[in-house]
Amino acid sequence: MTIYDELVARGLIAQVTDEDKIKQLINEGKATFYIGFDPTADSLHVGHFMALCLMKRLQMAGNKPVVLIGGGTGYIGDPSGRTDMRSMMTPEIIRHNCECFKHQMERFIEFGPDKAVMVNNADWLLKLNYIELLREVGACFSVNNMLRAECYKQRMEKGLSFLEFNYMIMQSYDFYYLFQNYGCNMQFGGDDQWSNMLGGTELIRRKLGKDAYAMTITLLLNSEGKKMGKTASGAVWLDPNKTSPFDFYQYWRNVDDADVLKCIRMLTFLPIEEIEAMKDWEGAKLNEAKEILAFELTKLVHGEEEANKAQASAKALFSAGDVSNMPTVTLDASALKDGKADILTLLTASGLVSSRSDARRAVEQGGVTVNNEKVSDIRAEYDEASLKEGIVLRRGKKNYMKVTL
RNA sequence: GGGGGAUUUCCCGAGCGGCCAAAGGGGGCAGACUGUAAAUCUGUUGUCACUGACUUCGGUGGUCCGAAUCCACCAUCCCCCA
Repeated sequence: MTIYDELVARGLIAQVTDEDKIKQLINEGKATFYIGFDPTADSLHVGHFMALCLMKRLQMAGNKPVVLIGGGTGYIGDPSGRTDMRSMMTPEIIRHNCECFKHQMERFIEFGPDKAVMVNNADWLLKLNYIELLREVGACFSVNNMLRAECYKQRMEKGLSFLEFNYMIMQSYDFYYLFQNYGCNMQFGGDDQWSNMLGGTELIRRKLGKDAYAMTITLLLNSEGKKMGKTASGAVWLDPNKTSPFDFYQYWRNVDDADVLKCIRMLTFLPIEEIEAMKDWEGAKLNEAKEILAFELTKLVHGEEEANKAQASAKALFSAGDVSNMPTVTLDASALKDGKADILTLLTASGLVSSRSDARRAVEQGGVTVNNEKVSDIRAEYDEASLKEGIVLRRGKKNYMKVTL
């Protein structure tokens, strides 16, 4: 199976500019391609992870990846698919985020001569001269066409600043620059980047009379059409300090039935045949697929050791009720009153609830368990001795935290 | 530059000068049912010293016994005209 066919089989390809040409290029390992990452946070998330996987797949097929960090475009903010303006980031934050990205990416992609290259568009974008740029590049863009572009559609309702309107031009310029300086002939990106990417191929054609190609990756949506990798409290991060390996594992362990196969196909490196064999799994069997998904992903992101640990904790917790290997918080002695701490204090300290009111509600509704026994009295207290041993708090079915002194 | 409209709790969205911690929906959380799934039903969803108190309705001042509701100024956004 060729790499292109594999990408199709995994459902990763959303749109392409010239299918035959792209097929040929990447199958033969002749593509030098880039994917841009804007430093909008201090950690990569699942969306980025998909792109990195794609890079890896293509790299394994002999193509050359260029990772572009948007240290320059970060100053503008991509309006694509957004209904509101991004908050402006300070140069310090942008630089800091770039560093974090770089650090995390090195785990997935091999950099070096003849391997992958990492570039930062701040290096060329920040020194552009406005008038010069307008004459050189601006003349190649039709505002009429830009306004029709999908990526601005949502913003036509709510308002779009000139700053953000220029994002497409900057991204196009990136492609143009990389085409000339790195021989980069292809761009990949999320499906929401399509118009921006076309801007680039168009610019290259107009300025240089040459062809460049673009391909987008299917956005990972759940069965309800929402972006995956988001929880109520925010994104699922790849940084273990922001999303622990255990939580990361649990996120995938808990995906809907309808989404498991899609996730395995798109996110893991398991052979296609193996995945196809899971197609008929149902009921409890399908539940196993979730375990596989969670394990494989945790392994990719956090390493095999962490994946094993996360899986062991999860199994112990949910199947055996074993609590030896679970997230723990240490209580400060000052939280005790007369050598005792009440349940509301413990819950709040554990982070399982957002406030004492929240804790009170949780207890009153019978959602709280201490050492596997339901607590219904909001005045329940625990003394120093039992705290020293460590007590296990549970909120709802899946949220555990051990509290010790 | 001129004219009109908007800004409400996580989101959308109702809101009469007192009966507003603020309708309704979505989402979240919890309970029942389950497969650590979905669907469904129920409860809950500002904070705290919780049958009471306190702080919220873009910002700042003001009117009033009393303001999310009225006035003034500021900010942001939308629409129409130039």
